[in-house]
Amino acid sequence: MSRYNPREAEPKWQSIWADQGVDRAGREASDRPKYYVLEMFPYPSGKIHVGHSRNYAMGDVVARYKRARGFDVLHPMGWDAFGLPAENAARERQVHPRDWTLKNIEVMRGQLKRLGLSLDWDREIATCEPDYYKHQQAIFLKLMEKGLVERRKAKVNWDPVDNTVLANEQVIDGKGWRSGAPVVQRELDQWFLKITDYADSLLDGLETLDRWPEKVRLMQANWIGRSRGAHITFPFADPADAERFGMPGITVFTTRPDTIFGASFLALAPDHAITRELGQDDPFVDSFTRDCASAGTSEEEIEKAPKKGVDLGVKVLHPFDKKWKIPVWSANFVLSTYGTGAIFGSPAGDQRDLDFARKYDLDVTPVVLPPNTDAASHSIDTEAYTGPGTIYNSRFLDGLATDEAIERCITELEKVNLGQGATTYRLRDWLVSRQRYWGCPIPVIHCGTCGVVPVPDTALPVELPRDVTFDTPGNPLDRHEGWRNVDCPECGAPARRETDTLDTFVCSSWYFLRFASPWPEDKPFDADEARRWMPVDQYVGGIEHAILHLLYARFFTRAIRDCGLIDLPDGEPFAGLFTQGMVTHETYRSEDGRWLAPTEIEERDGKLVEIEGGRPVTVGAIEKMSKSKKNVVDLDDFIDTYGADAARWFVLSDSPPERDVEYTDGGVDGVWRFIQRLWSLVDERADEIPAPGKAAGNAEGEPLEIRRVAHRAIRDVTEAIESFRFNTAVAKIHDFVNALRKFRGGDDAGKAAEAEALGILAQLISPFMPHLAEACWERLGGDGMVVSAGWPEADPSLLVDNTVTIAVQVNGKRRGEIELAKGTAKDDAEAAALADPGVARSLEGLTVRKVIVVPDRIVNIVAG
RNA sequence: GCGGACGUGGCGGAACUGGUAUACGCAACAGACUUAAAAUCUGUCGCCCGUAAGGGAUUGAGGGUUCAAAUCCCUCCGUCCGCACCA
Repeated sequence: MSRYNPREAEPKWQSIWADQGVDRAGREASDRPKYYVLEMFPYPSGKIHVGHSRNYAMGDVVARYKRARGFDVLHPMGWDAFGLPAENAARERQVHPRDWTLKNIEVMRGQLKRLGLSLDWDREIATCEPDYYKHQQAIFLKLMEKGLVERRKAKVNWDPVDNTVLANEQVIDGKGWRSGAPVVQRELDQWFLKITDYADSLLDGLETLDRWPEKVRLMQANWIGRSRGAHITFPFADPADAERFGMPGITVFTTRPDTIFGASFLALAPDHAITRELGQDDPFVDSFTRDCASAGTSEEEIEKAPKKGVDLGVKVLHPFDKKWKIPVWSANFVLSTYGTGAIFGSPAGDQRDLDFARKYDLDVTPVVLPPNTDAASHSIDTEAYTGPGTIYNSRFLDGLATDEAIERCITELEKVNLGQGATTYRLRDWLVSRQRYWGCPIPVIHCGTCGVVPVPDTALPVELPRDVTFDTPGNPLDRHEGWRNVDCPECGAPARRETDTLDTFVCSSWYFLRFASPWPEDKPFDADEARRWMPVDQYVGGIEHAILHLLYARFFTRAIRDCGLIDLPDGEPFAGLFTQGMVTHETYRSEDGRWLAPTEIEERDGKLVEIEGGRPVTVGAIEKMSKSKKNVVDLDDFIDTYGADAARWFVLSDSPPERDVEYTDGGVDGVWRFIQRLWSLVDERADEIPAPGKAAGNAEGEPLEIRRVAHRAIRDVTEAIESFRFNTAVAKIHDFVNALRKFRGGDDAGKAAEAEALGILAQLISPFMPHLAEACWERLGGDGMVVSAGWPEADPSLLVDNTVTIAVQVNGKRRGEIELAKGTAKDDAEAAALADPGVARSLEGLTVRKVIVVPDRIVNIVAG
């Protein structure tokens, strides 16, 4: 008996697969159906650890399984290669970002290859290469032509540590997502992509994504945040105000126009144009505005911040009553970035308005009567009623239900030309400017006479200059005179290049299209090829991308479609999405609080100590494997010891794929034992039995039980893979191996059944442990390689049992077990159940009232 | 505050459409082999009572629907995730 040695076997099979090109996707359409499986491509940050491998292992199971089932599978890999860490590395270690990135790519590519992933490496792309980003620049210019790009002054989130602008999505709790530094507000000229033009499409499209997790769809829907309501204009009471502010009145957004007769004040955002204008003359208003601007933006501070405001002294008129004057305030809880930056306060129906009204002693008139209350007894004290009801105290709206009143109010507003139905969104346009070197240059030129001029197609790509320095903060492109100074492509006068680069999320918003056709040099992709492969059938990645990346990619795909680059009617890039859990590991700290890697500690006399120095180690929380906590297990180290199959099998075992799985040494030992047990099972019997496929089990007579076991395993493992439950697939394979280990085929029929079962085993493990599967297949004498042996079909006749064991309950408690022929009639089952001695005993002294028989399932006797 | 998910042995978890709860793995324990250890193999293994046969309670807590509930409904408790004054 030999041991299985992955160190020899794995490289051998990897080179055979590579030589035969088994992982390559078809270059042309064939009669095989297509299947596009994609894992979110990695940022080349250094090395891959066991935690990263889970994502790829899952994608590879799907890829190998689908290929075995006869699909033409596209399973590509590339590098999300632009980004800040490369610049940080440049600053810290005096290496060029490009050199640092390319070196990481090389290391990580080697690691992915060692994992035995069935990737089509012919299609590898790196987003930092000009042959990728030049197409991105061309797409950007197309979006510009299409009116989807805007340059405008905007108050932006400025990260003072990273010295760059952040998108709203990248500000978490008022801090930069990467640096963790408090974000400050600055006003700058910025580039935006008009994702808001697609708000409805992106929201409505979610409903068609039935193979996406409900959670992700919900998060995106909330992020887009569509609200239907109305815009209402309150005319200025004093015509001089209309003149002064250059508008007839103040327009607000509301979702509750039905409460219009409860209006007791208007409130403007502290940075609303009118507030700011008034602040210029009124020091009191001005100081209020400043106070609000400097208030904290963290979750806690917002929650605790009391409502406060200032009376602006301006009055407006109620849209339905020219004699009704309403005071205009500015209030700290009104956001300038949502709706029109102004609201009308209807305190009885909104808690914030009520808090505000009580504080400043403004009118509170209830206008919505909750169901089953009467007007005389209903009053509002400190709690607003925000639910639906019957409108009262509201003139022509009296007696209407909330929904009817909303409609009616809008109709009336339209008649007097002071409002109309409106929809607003929480979603903001996508700010894509980054004041960074290591990104895709925005391909425009600023000319004193011609303004913003797109770089002509023929001059693409706008390549990043190599000779830059990182010794001073800020954007090196800004300081690079030779690169920055150019002639205007239109008038030829001296002009300057745009020095902002694109947010790296742009790079990852279309890479899946390039994968489908990475060869054209003159266009981003071949439209027919992209159409053939798209959409991605199965996308696999982390939940942390639920909003940013997935929303941007959905938008970008629609925008590309609308530029006529691809015929993809619904614009959805990812038909199926799976968000996998992370690999976690214990964390360790030294006496003085340093994080320690698992390789830096060992157990001595039952206590964990530092290997160097022997000082005690404290065990901390179990957390997601990450470099910063040092709780990572290097993939190369792991493969050196246990092999790639062990890594793949481990990360797929035990926990459901969407949940986290904890890395433990015990679990890894178990995997190693299982691999050796499985191999010795095959190795011990291979010489005694026929080759798989050479004997189809025992065709005559009653099939052996082991055949039933094998075919049930086919059914169960297939179902588990199809439904992304890899942990139960692993458990079913364990069951199958345990059964096989107890079985020895004595006669020819038995040996034939054993050969069949072992062949099936090799096929079933092949998506999970492809190297071991090949080794087993070869040892068994199978034809060719298991990778081309297809997927086994379960024989339906072997899936049905002739007898079933069913439970007998008395009053819902299990009292016995009976064995019956499958399909036994209800009467016979009842008789058999009553005849069971255990059942009879528990029925003593009772009268049988009713017997429920669920055929082949259960018998329940009701007695009393 | 709003929205969502989840809660099953010492641990990770399994359980089809309501139909024998605890599959599979880890850990633990006992034994075999061995000078010994490791490795390997065999067996035991959720809880309570019992030597055993057997019995009892049990899927966060409480209630309900049902012949039958981990699964459906209600209330509560707890954990996790997303959003954040969104008018």
